[in-house]
Amino acid sequence: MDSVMDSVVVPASQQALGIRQVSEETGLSIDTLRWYERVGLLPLVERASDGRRRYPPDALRFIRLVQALRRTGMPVADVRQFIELGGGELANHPERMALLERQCAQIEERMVELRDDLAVVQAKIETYRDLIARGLDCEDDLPDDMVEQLQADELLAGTLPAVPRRQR
Amino acid sequence: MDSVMDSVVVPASQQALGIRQVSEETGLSIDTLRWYERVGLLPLVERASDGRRRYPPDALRFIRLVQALRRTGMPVADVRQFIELGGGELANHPERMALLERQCAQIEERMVELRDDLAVVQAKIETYRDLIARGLDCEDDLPDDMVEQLQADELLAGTLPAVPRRQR
DNA sequence: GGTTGCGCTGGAGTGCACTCCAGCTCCTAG
DNA sequence: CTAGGAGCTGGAGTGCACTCCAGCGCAACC
Repeated sequence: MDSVMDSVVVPASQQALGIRQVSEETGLSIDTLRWYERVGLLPLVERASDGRRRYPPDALRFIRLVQALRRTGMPVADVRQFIELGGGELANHPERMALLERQCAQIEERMVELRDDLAVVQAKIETYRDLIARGLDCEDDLPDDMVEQLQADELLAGTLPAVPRRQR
Repeated sequence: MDSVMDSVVVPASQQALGIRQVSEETGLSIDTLRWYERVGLLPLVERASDGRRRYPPDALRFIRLVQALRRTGMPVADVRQFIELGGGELANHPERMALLERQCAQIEERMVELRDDLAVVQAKIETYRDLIARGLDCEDDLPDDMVEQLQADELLAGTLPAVPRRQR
């Protein structure tokens, strides 16, 4: 009985979703979902009899791929191109694959860049840690030339305040 | 003699750079460098007597920090805020450090996201590899239901072409 | 001494990716 | 039967981060 209910009447959670659910599920705004569809990023959205969007579960998986491409820096226009390759059936698979492989390469570059940039920021944090340690230790008895030294440090660390220096 | 020339007359490569050199060095366009300065991202640019920009080597290091922040997703407005904290001297160091630490956390999140998205794209590539292997193997003797099977695969893999299916 | 090249300025323009809106339809609850 | 809520459409608007441009100044070279 249960099984009849579950599998025949309502195939449960596998049913098409409304736009609101998809929005919550994916983190894309409702407006963005509609816009993606308009510009051709989401070809497989169906409609209920009253005109409302129904997203089959497949669409959800598809959206996640689109999100992955977008988040990793592929412009909307390129994503659309990738999707348009769907019309030509089998023949286009190698082309689509090549496109994805190019994207993978870019993601990897991006990761390297990100690692480097992280290192830069962390290095900068270290210099602050130093400056604070040395600066706050003796906060009240800094001789003038120590202050100058700190400024020089900061300068060397690449963070000059917009203050004239070297004069006076 | 050589050493006198090098160290006294021209401290060599350590001298201030023109905007063109900085542009080439950093990859930022000349326009962008000027614009960054206008909006307050580059406080330490000096001018030659004829009004042209001279970038001390410190500026170069500073620009690299700015680039790291920008590339890792910090909005220009936030970078400016960070820089404006420079005016207040020592007292602001903890705040600046905190700002950078927040940014670090975000970078790490971004890296995780990137890794996940890469996995999604790679998974998709795998499905294409499969489809191609199976599809191209028997390109000419595909029975109709095999074609259907491939389309279903593609659907499952999340890449439905904008073609009516299931009907007929 | 003209002209060529590089740089300067303030302001306008561009491209991208959404985001918002007015006015409509449909459905449901009271 | 009406009021409210969710969704729909086409089109306009927004925010960000540059990018381009006209008109000018200076310096060097021919």
